[in-house]
Amino acid sequence: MKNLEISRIFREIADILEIKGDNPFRIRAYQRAAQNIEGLTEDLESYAEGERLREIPGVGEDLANKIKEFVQTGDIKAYQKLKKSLPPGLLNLLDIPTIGPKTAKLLYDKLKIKSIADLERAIRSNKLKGIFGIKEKTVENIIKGIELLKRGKERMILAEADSVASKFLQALGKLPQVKKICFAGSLRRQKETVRDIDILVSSSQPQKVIEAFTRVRGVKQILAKGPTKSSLRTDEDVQVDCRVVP
DNA sequence: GGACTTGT
DNA sequence: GGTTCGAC
DNA sequence: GTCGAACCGTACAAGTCC
Repeated sequence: MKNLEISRIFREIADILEIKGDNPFRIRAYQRAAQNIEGLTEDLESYAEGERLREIPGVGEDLANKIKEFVQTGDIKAYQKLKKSLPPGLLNLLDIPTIGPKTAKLLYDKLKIKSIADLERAIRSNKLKGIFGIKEKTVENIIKGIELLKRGKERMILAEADSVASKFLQALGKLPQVKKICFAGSLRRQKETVRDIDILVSSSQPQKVIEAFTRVRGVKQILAKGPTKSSLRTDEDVQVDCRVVP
């Protein structure tokens, strides 16, 4: 089921276009398509097979092609290109309540702020005040927003963790060297919220498993990579740890 | 008071 | 970017 | 059928800045 992935990508494209000040109607088009795709009960892949993508409200020739591209190749070139046109991390600013595209762009243009870490540094060194449109009150709100975000981001609800976890399960499960694979930690215990995902793999060739693990689609950053252990961060900002045992 | 941004 | 609608 | 133009979800509250 690629539906959620694609709608996420479309939303992200909309965010990027918004920061870049693109045509508002174009932005809305992506948002609308994303929303309609989310509500779909049927798999996009079957829409694609039957050439029925355009039956989806808000999906025309262009978006249909992008969906088709994703279904076939697992990626969308135009999306990658668009993503590269912006510093990685800048989009994360939008996750902060009170910061929308305008403010994100402002911070980037005026202060070269391109990540939440940058923003925190700027706040600490009092660089934020004095920028056009930002005074003490706004700075306070941003600080509160960051705190809120961090509290919420540290833990995610089980359902989210599950969907990320299943991607890895699927990817690693395909490997012939894998004998057994299971989850550990809070995900296994089915706690209401989890901080990260722990995967335990049994294999005679740990290196191969680690290799595959770090190459799963949607990996943003590799935090550690050793012969039998590795941990990484996904595009959804979820940390995933993997241990391989004989 | 008016303009603007975010969020619903 | 999508959709509608009239002209051709 | 297809080409191009015009239009596209509306309305609003709240907060901040000027």
